[in-house]
Amino acid sequence: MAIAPPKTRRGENSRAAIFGAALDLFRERGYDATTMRAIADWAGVSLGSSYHYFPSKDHLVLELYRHLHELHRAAVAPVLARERDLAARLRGVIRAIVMTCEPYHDVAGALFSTVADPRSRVNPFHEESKPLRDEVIALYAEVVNGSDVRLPDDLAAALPRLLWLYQMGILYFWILDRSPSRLRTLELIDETSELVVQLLRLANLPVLRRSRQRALKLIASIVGD
Amino acid sequence: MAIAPPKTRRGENSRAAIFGAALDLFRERGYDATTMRAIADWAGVSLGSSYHYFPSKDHLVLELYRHLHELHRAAVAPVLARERDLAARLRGVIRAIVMTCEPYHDVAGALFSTVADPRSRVNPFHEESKPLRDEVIALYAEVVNGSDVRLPDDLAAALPRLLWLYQMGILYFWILDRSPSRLRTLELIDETSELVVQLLRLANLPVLRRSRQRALKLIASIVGD
DNA sequence: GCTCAAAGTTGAACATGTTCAAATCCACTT
DNA sequence: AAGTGGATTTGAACATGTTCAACTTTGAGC
Repeated sequence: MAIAPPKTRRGENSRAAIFGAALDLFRERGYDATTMRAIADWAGVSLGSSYHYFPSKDHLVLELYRHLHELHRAAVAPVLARERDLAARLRGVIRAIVMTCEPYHDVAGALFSTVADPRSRVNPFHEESKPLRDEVIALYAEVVNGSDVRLPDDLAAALPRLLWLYQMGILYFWILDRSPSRLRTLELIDETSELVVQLLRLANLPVLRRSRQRALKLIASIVGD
Repeated sequence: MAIAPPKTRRGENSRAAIFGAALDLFRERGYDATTMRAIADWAGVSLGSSYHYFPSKDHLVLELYRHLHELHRAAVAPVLARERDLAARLRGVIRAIVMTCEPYHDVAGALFSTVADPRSRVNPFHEESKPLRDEVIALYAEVVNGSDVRLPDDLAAALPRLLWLYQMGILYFWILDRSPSRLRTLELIDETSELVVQLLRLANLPVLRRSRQRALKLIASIVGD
């Protein structure tokens, strides 16, 4: 089910037009109300052409995720360059993902259910989404590595993946958040990013070495590659 | 979108036939391969009749969810009557939910994505799904209350809901589990049910009183009623 | 037994994701 | 200029969840 990449200039244009149309319509109407026919019309191509570049509607969603990840990475660069305190880095990165996704909040519900669907090719634990998943995890590795905290090796190795899970949790809360200006989500980010760092300090205590190892082993067996 | 309950004997028969057919076909073919037309045929009614009793295919899944909860409660009664050790009670209840759902492993994917959908009335955090959710949480209250552990009041109050979340986590793992006979899930249950009880012991320590209160407050603000 | 309103039943029609074989385009070769 | 083969485009056809207006059955009240 690999997506055939365009091999000509013309093909690239078509692909870009289709994805651009999907972006516009997803943002304006939401996921369900955006039909593949509408996307094709808006892009100025035929229905069949859309399927030539995106084997399914889900694949358009996957592409949207890639797109949002690019935006996120760009938005986050200044913070990561300037800030050394882990809590601040983490807070900045999580805030940024929420703000980046904000234009798609109304859509995000539908997207999330697609993404959470174990049968979906877009499911974060699915093989096909591994490349993107690895990129996001790499971003969190950078969050940790560029900070001034020192961590035991085993914890440092597992942490990026745990932070990726943390991001998913926050995003789910954000999707459900109906508070004005999504303030509750921002508060939650403040509280939990602080909490995460405190937990790390705890896990650093030599007394808890055994417990930590056991917990990390368990986590690895759950979300390990 | 309340489901119209049957008002005659004939209606009850039809509804039961439709749900029974759905059970059979879901089990035999899985969710996607079971069409509404096939369900109607197997039940000996017309397509339109199915929609008279179940407004959507998702509602059949929701009914399955209720059905499985009944089976689960029945399966769990002996363990709860006999066993007093919390870890054992918890392990028994979680094992039971997995075993009860096993024949519908494929359908569970659909169920989960429906349930996780923030827009869905079936979403666990949605108001309309409160009755069933409360029943499940009540079951976990029984797991705790019938055990021989003593807990601080604030923790005892929050625990059933946390265990409900724990169950959801295990079920999500189980859905994704492709290991032979789903052995990995059973192992995970053994490890984590033990772990949960150890964490409780930890939370019981007077030293951690403040941290516990803060964590519980945070959790309440996230999954509170 | 007749009436009638409510309950139940039906299947055609619709919307939309997806497939596919045929048509068209185009850069390159000869 | 003609030919060629792969890339691209097309729209009709299909599968399936869902809707709906018309039809049938049922049973209570007379």
